[in-house]
Amino acid sequence: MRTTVYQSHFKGHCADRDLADSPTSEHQGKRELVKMKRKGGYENQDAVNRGAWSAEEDQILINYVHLHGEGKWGQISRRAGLKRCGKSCRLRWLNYLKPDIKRGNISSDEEDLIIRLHSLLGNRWSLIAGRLPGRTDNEIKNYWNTYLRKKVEEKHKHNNNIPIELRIESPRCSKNTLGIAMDPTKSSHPVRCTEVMMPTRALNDSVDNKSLISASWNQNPFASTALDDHDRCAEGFPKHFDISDLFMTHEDCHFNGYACVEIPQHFGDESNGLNGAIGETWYDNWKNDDYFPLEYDVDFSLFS
DNA sequence: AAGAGAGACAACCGCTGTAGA
DNA sequence: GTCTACAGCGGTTGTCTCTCT
Repeated sequence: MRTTVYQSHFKGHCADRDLADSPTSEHQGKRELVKMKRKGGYENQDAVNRGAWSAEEDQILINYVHLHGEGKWGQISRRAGLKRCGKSCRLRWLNYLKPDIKRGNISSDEEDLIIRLHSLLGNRWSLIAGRLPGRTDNEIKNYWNTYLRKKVEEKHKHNNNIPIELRIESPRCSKNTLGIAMDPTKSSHPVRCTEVMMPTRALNDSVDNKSLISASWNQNPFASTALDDHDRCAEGFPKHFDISDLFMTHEDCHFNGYACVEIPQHFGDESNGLNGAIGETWYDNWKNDDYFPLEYDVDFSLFS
């Protein structure tokens, strides 16, 4: 992995488009307030350096953190004479200067872990980074966007896997959108996941996936577990099972985050028998996977 | 050799959450 | 309850480097 410091000069954007045309003094005041807030307290943004950091700036920041510790980033310009906004300082320290940051290529083990965590957590890069010591969320995000995503998509295309659908609830969804299937990997917002729905092979064909799932929920929103729901599966309905079965070690825990797992297509083959495959082979293997031992897996308190 | 396009990644932006006044 | 400052997050952008034609 390269560690070149590029000489970049960012143009910046009109961050206050919504207020830019406001004619009143009230709006003017509000606009200035918003500007101040977004500038991180700088009264004159012209005095703030932007773009790539110089070695000298890095050293000032390092010295400052050694002296005063992390935090209070907004005070750095005043206390250390560094012409950078607080946000920029924080980012530079966390993503580049912090001593425990691991440099070098991401190993295949790390890559594997990122893929697994992403399928579990979605684009929650800070959580993913938290499980990879020395790696930053920015680094993982970049790595995913430039390399891993394509790799995973290519793999999925090749394997023709069937994604499990999720029954989700999100505090940011209005009530009438609750329960509508969505792809959690495309959202950055936390969702509460209460059930996993496993489409059968039939859903891959001409059937409208979402309407079938909605219908299924309406008819039987609290369906029994996958293991005793064989008939409905055979009819082409999604399978239900409580996601807590997958992650929980005790009843008090409630999974409240992302989950997006995939089942190889052959597990959905009617002749193979979805129930048996899930119950006896894949599910057990996945549950006992070294990467997700139950006692080490998701810190559920992070989601609540 | 030169230009175009893709890849890589540092750094930005806007937004949200939270603590304290 | 409201306001303010700040930290943190994920999405996006801009520029440099590499590779291909």
